[in-house]
Amino acid sequence: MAVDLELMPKKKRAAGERCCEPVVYPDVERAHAARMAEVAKALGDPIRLQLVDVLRRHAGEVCVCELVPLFDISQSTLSHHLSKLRAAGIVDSERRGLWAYYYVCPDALKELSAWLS
Amino acid sequence: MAVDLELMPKKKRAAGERCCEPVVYPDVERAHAARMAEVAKALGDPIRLQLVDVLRRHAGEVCVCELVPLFDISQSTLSHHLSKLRAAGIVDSERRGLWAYYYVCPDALKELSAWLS
DNA sequence: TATCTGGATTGATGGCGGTCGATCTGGAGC
DNA sequence: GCTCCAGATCGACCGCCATCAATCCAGATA
Repeated sequence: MAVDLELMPKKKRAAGERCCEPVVYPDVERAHAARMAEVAKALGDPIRLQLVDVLRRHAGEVCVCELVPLFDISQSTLSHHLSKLRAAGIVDSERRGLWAYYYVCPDALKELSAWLS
Repeated sequence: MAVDLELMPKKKRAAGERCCEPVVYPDVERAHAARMAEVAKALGDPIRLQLVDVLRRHAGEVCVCELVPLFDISQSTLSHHLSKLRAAGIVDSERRGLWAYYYVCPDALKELSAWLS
Protein backbone atom coordinates (compact mmCIF):
# COMPACT_ATOMS: atom_id res chain seq x y z
CA MET A 1 0.00 0.00 0.00
CA ALA A 2 2.83 2.39 0.79
CA VAL A 3 3.33 3.76 -2.69
CA ASP A 4 6.47 5.86 -3.00
CA LEU A 5 5.59 9.22 -4.37
CA GLU A 6 7.70 11.31 -6.64
CA LEU A 7 7.42 14.65 -4.91
CA MET A 8 8.45 18.05 -6.15
CA PRO A 9 8.56 17.57 -9.92
CA LYS A 10 9.87 21.11 -10.38
CA LYS A 11 10.35 21.35 -14.13
CA LYS A 12 10.43 19.65 -17.52
CA ARG A 13 6.82 18.63 -17.78
CA ALA A 14 4.93 18.04 -21.00
CA ALA A 15 1.43 19.42 -21.53
CA GLY A 16 -1.25 17.29 -19.89
CA GLU A 17 1.26 15.27 -17.93
CA ARG A 18 0.62 15.07 -14.23
CA CYS A 19 3.11 15.89 -11.54
CA CYS A 20 3.19 12.28 -10.35
CA GLU A 21 1.55 8.90 -10.66
CA PRO A 22 -1.89 8.63 -9.09
CA VAL A 23 -2.18 6.73 -5.85
CA VAL A 24 -4.39 3.68 -6.08
CA TYR A 25 -6.90 3.55 -3.28
CA PRO A 26 -8.42 0.14 -2.48
CA ASP A 27 -12.20 -0.10 -2.51
CA VAL A 28 -12.11 -2.00 0.75
CA GLU A 29 -11.16 1.19 2.48
CA ARG A 30 -14.17 3.02 1.13
CA ALA A 31 -16.76 1.03 3.04
CA HIS A 32 -14.51 1.19 6.07
CA ALA A 33 -14.27 4.95 5.75
CA ALA A 34 -18.02 5.29 5.33
CA ARG A 35 -18.70 3.49 8.59
CA MET A 36 -16.13 5.49 10.53
CA ALA A 37 -17.35 8.75 9.00
CA GLU A 38 -20.86 7.91 10.18
CA VAL A 39 -19.61 7.57 13.74
CA ALA A 40 -17.49 10.72 13.47
CA LYS A 41 -20.44 12.65 12.10
CA ALA A 42 -22.56 11.60 15.07
CA LEU A 43 -19.79 12.83 17.38
CA GLY A 44 -19.47 16.06 15.41
CA ASP A 45 -21.83 17.97 17.66
CA PRO A 46 -20.69 19.33 21.03
CA ILE A 47 -23.85 18.21 22.80
CA ARG A 48 -23.73 14.71 21.39
CA LEU A 49 -20.06 14.39 22.23
CA GLN A 50 -20.75 15.49 25.79
CA LEU A 51 -23.67 13.07 25.97
CA VAL A 52 -21.38 10.20 25.04
CA ASP A 53 -18.85 11.50 27.54
CA VAL A 54 -21.39 11.48 30.36
CA LEU A 55 -22.58 8.01 29.45
CA ARG A 56 -19.03 6.73 29.34
CA ARG A 57 -18.17 8.23 32.72
CA HIS A 58 -21.01 6.25 34.22
CA ALA A 59 -20.09 2.86 32.91
CA GLY A 60 -23.62 1.65 33.46
CA GLU A 61 -26.74 3.36 32.21
CA VAL A 62 -28.07 6.87 32.75
CA CYS A 63 -31.68 8.00 32.92
CA VAL A 64 -32.77 10.64 30.43
CA CYS A 65 -34.12 12.80 33.24
CA GLU A 66 -30.53 13.18 34.45
CA LEU A 67 -29.32 14.32 31.07
CA VAL A 68 -31.92 17.01 30.42
CA PRO A 69 -30.75 19.52 33.07
CA LEU A 70 -27.13 19.24 31.88
CA PHE A 71 -27.74 21.12 28.66
CA ASP A 72 -29.53 24.31 27.72
CA ILE A 73 -31.69 22.67 25.11
CA SER A 74 -35.27 21.50 25.10
CA GLN A 75 -36.25 17.96 25.99
CA SER A 76 -37.27 17.24 22.41
CA THR A 77 -33.91 18.36 21.07
CA LEU A 78 -32.10 16.17 23.56
CA SER A 79 -34.24 13.23 22.55
CA HIS A 80 -33.37 14.00 18.94
CA HIS A 81 -29.64 13.91 19.73
CA LEU A 82 -29.97 10.63 21.60
CA SER A 83 -31.86 9.24 18.63
CA LYS A 84 -29.00 10.22 16.32
CA LEU A 85 -26.44 8.59 18.54
CA ARG A 86 -28.53 5.42 18.60
CA ALA A 87 -28.93 5.49 14.80
CA ALA A 88 -25.14 5.63 14.52
CA GLY A 89 -24.86 2.58 16.76
CA ILE A 90 -22.99 4.48 19.43
CA VAL A 91 -25.58 4.18 22.19
CA ASP A 92 -28.63 2.10 22.92
CA SER A 93 -31.54 2.50 25.31
CA GLU A 94 -33.83 0.51 27.49
CA ARG A 95 -37.18 1.55 28.89
CA ARG A 96 -38.22 0.61 32.38
CA GLY A 97 -41.57 2.02 33.36
CA LEU A 98 -41.72 5.73 32.65
CA TRP A 99 -37.98 6.16 32.45
CA ALA A 100 -35.57 5.51 29.61
CA TYR A 101 -31.99 4.52 30.30
CA TYR A 102 -29.18 5.05 27.80
CA TYR A 103 -25.81 3.37 27.65
CA VAL A 104 -22.82 3.33 25.32
CA CYS A 105 -22.58 0.29 23.08
CA PRO A 106 -19.35 -1.56 23.84
CA ASP A 107 -16.87 -1.45 20.94
CA ALA A 108 -18.98 1.16 19.14
CA LEU A 109 -16.09 3.63 19.07
CA LYS A 110 -13.43 0.96 18.75
CA GLU A 111 -13.04 1.10 14.98
CA LEU A 112 -12.68 4.87 14.79
CA SER A 113 -10.43 4.91 17.83
CA ALA A 114 -8.12 2.35 16.27
CA TRP A 115 -7.90 4.29 13.03
CA LEU A 116 -7.09 7.53 14.82
CA SER A 117 -4.18 6.04 16.72
CA MET B 1 -16.28 13.69 39.11
CA ALA B 2 -17.49 10.12 39.29
CA VAL B 3 -20.86 10.81 40.85
CA ASP B 4 -22.60 7.68 42.02
CA LEU B 5 -26.01 7.52 40.45
CA GLU B 6 -29.07 6.14 42.07
CA LEU B 7 -30.41 4.04 39.28
CA MET B 8 -33.76 2.36 38.95
CA PRO B 9 -35.89 4.40 41.34
CA LYS B 10 -38.88 2.15 40.65
CA LYS B 11 -41.57 3.51 42.95
CA LYS B 12 -42.56 5.88 45.75
CA ARG B 13 -41.97 9.15 43.98
CA ALA B 14 -43.71 12.41 44.80
CA ALA B 15 -45.11 14.66 42.10
CA GLY B 16 -42.43 16.76 40.41
CA GLU B 17 -39.62 14.82 41.99
CA ARG B 18 -36.99 13.53 39.63
CA CYS B 19 -35.85 9.95 39.42
CA CYS B 20 -32.39 10.89 40.63
CA GLU B 21 -30.04 13.74 41.39
CA PRO B 22 -28.72 15.63 38.35
CA VAL B 23 -25.16 15.01 37.33
CA VAL B 24 -22.98 18.08 37.48
CA TYR B 25 -21.02 18.63 34.35
CA PRO B 26 -17.93 20.85 34.63
CA ASP B 27 -17.70 23.80 32.29
CA VAL B 28 -14.11 22.93 31.52
CA GLU B 29 -15.34 19.92 29.63
CA ARG B 30 -17.57 22.02 27.44
CA ALA B 31 -14.76 23.86 25.68
CA HIS B 32 -12.89 20.59 25.45
CA ALA B 33 -15.90 18.92 23.88
CA ALA B 34 -16.38 21.79 21.44
CA ARG B 35 -12.86 21.43 20.09
CA MET B 36 -13.09 17.67 19.74
CA ALA B 37 -16.52 17.94 18.12
CA GLU B 38 -15.05 20.32 15.57
CA VAL B 39 -12.45 17.73 14.60
CA ALA B 40 -15.01 14.92 14.58
CA LYS B 41 -17.31 17.00 12.41
CA ALA B 42 -14.54 17.52 9.88
CA LEU B 43 -13.98 13.76 9.81
CA GLY B 44 -17.70 13.14 9.49
CA ASP B 45 -17.61 12.90 5.72
CA PRO B 46 -16.39 9.75 3.93
CA ILE B 47 -14.35 11.70 1.42
CA ARG B 48 -12.65 13.85 4.03
CA LEU B 49 -11.91 10.82 6.18
CA GLN B 50 -10.35 9.07 3.19
CA LEU B 51 -8.38 12.21 2.37
CA VAL B 52 -6.90 12.22 5.85
CA ASP B 53 -6.24 8.51 5.50
CA VAL B 54 -4.31 8.98 2.26
CA LEU B 55 -2.31 11.86 3.72
CA ARG B 56 -1.47 9.81 6.78
CA ARG B 57 -0.35 6.82 4.73
CA HIS B 58 2.18 9.03 3.01
CA ALA B 59 3.82 10.47 6.06
CA GLY B 60 5.14 13.36 4.02
CA GLU B 61 3.06 15.57 1.76
CA VAL B 62 0.82 14.76 -1.18
CA CYS B 63 0.14 16.84 -4.27
CA VAL B 64 -3.49 17.75 -4.95
CA CYS B 65 -3.23 16.39 -8.48
CA GLU B 66 -2.73 12.96 -6.94
CA LEU B 67 -5.86 13.27 -4.83
CA VAL B 68 -8.27 14.35 -7.55
CA PRO B 69 -8.40 11.05 -9.50
CA LEU B 70 -9.01 9.07 -6.30
CA PHE B 71 -12.55 10.34 -5.86
CA ASP B 72 -15.55 10.75 -8.13
CA ILE B 73 -16.01 14.41 -7.32
CA SER B 74 -15.09 17.60 -9.10
CA GLN B 75 -11.86 19.43 -8.46
CA SER B 76 -13.71 22.30 -6.82
CA THR B 77 -15.47 19.98 -4.40
CA LEU B 78 -12.20 18.33 -3.47
CA SER B 79 -10.65 21.73 -2.86
CA HIS B 80 -13.63 22.56 -0.68
CA HIS B 81 -13.08 19.42 1.42
CA LEU B 82 -9.39 20.17 1.81
CA SER B 83 -10.31 23.68 2.89
CA LYS B 84 -12.62 22.29 5.57
CA LEU B 85 -9.93 19.97 6.87
CA ARG B 86 -7.52 22.88 7.03
CA ALA B 87 -10.08 25.06 8.83
CA ALA B 88 -10.42 22.32 11.44
CA GLY B 89 -6.67 22.31 11.91
CA ILE B 90 -6.32 18.74 10.73
CA VAL B 91 -4.23 19.41 7.64
CA ASP B 92 -2.15 22.22 6.23
CA SER B 93 -0.82 23.00 2.78
CA GLU B 94 2.16 24.48 1.03
CA ARG B 95 2.36 25.80 -2.50
CA ARG B 96 5.40 25.21 -4.67
CA GLY B 97 5.06 26.56 -8.16
CA LEU B 98 1.83 25.40 -9.73
CA TRP B 99 1.28 22.56 -7.29
CA ALA B 100 -0.14 22.49 -3.81
CA TYR B 101 1.00 19.91 -1.30
CA TYR B 102 -1.09 18.89 1.70
CA TYR B 103 0.01 17.18 4.88
CA VAL B 104 -1.56 16.15 8.18
CA CYS B 105 -0.77 18.42 11.10
CA PRO B 106 1.06 16.44 13.76
CA ASP B 107 -0.99 15.98 16.95
CA ALA B 108 -4.11 17.33 15.24
CA LEU B 109 -6.03 14.14 15.97
CA LYS B 110 -4.29 13.47 19.25
CA GLU B 111 -6.91 15.00 21.53
CA LEU B 112 -9.86 13.20 19.97
CA SER B 113 -7.91 9.98 19.76
CA ALA B 114 -7.06 10.13 23.44
CA TRP B 115 -10.67 10.77 24.39
CA LEU B 116 -11.92 7.86 22.30
CA SER B 117 -9.58 5.36 23.93
C1' DT C 1 -62.24 4.51 34.30
C1' DA C 2 -59.57 9.08 34.34
C1' DT C 3 -55.40 11.65 35.22
C1' DC C 4 -50.61 12.54 35.51
C1' DT C 5 -45.93 12.07 33.73
C1' DG C 6 -41.42 10.92 31.12
C1' DG C 7 -40.02 10.53 26.75
C1' DA C 8 -40.60 10.11 21.71
C1' DT C 9 -42.54 12.04 17.62
C1' DT C 10 -44.30 15.64 14.54
C1' DG C 11 -44.23 19.95 11.95
C1' DA C 12 -42.15 24.15 11.03
C1' DT C 13 -38.13 27.09 10.49
C1' DG C 14 -33.65 28.97 9.76
C1' DG C 15 -29.12 27.80 8.80
C1' DC C 16 -25.42 24.95 7.38
C1' DG C 17 -23.14 21.58 4.10
C1' DG C 18 -21.98 18.96 -0.26
C1' DT C 19 -22.02 19.44 -4.98
C1' DC C 20 -21.39 21.47 -9.43
C1' DG C 21 -20.00 24.72 -13.30
C1' DA C 22 -17.92 28.93 -14.00
C1' DT C 23 -14.63 32.15 -12.90
C1' DC C 24 -10.53 34.02 -10.77
C1' DT C 25 -5.50 33.80 -9.36
C1' DG C 26 -0.83 33.39 -9.87
C1' DG C 27 3.18 30.84 -11.37
C1' DA C 28 5.55 28.73 -15.55
C1' DG C 29 6.93 29.01 -20.08
C1' DC C 30 6.89 30.87 -24.71
C1' DG D 1 3.74 40.97 -23.39
C1' DC D 2 0.71 36.49 -23.96
C1' DT D 3 -0.90 31.71 -23.12
C1' DC D 4 -1.44 27.61 -20.43
C1' DC D 5 -2.21 25.19 -16.27
C1' DA D 6 -3.18 23.81 -11.07
C1' DG D 7 -5.70 25.10 -7.67
C1' DA D 8 -8.78 28.28 -5.10
C1' DT D 9 -12.95 30.87 -5.01
C1' DC D 10 -17.66 32.20 -6.32
C1' DG D 11 -22.63 31.59 -7.06
C1' DA D 12 -26.30 28.68 -7.09
C1' DC D 13 -28.99 24.65 -5.90
C1' DC D 14 -30.77 21.27 -2.90
C1' DG D 15 -30.93 18.49 0.95
C1' DC D 16 -29.89 17.74 5.57
C1' DC D 17 -29.49 19.33 10.42
C1' DA D 18 -30.32 21.64 14.99
C1' DT D 19 -33.85 23.72 17.27
C1' DC D 20 -38.33 24.65 19.21
C1' DA D 21 -43.36 24.26 20.65
C1' DA D 22 -46.94 21.22 20.34
C1' DT D 23 -48.61 16.78 20.32
C1' DC D 24 -48.73 11.85 20.97
C1' DC D 25 -47.88 7.60 23.49
C1' DA D 26 -47.36 4.38 27.16
C1' DG D 27 -46.78 3.30 31.92
C1' DA D 28 -48.06 4.50 36.60
C1' DT D 29 -51.22 6.06 39.99
C1' DA D 30 -55.57 7.01 41.89
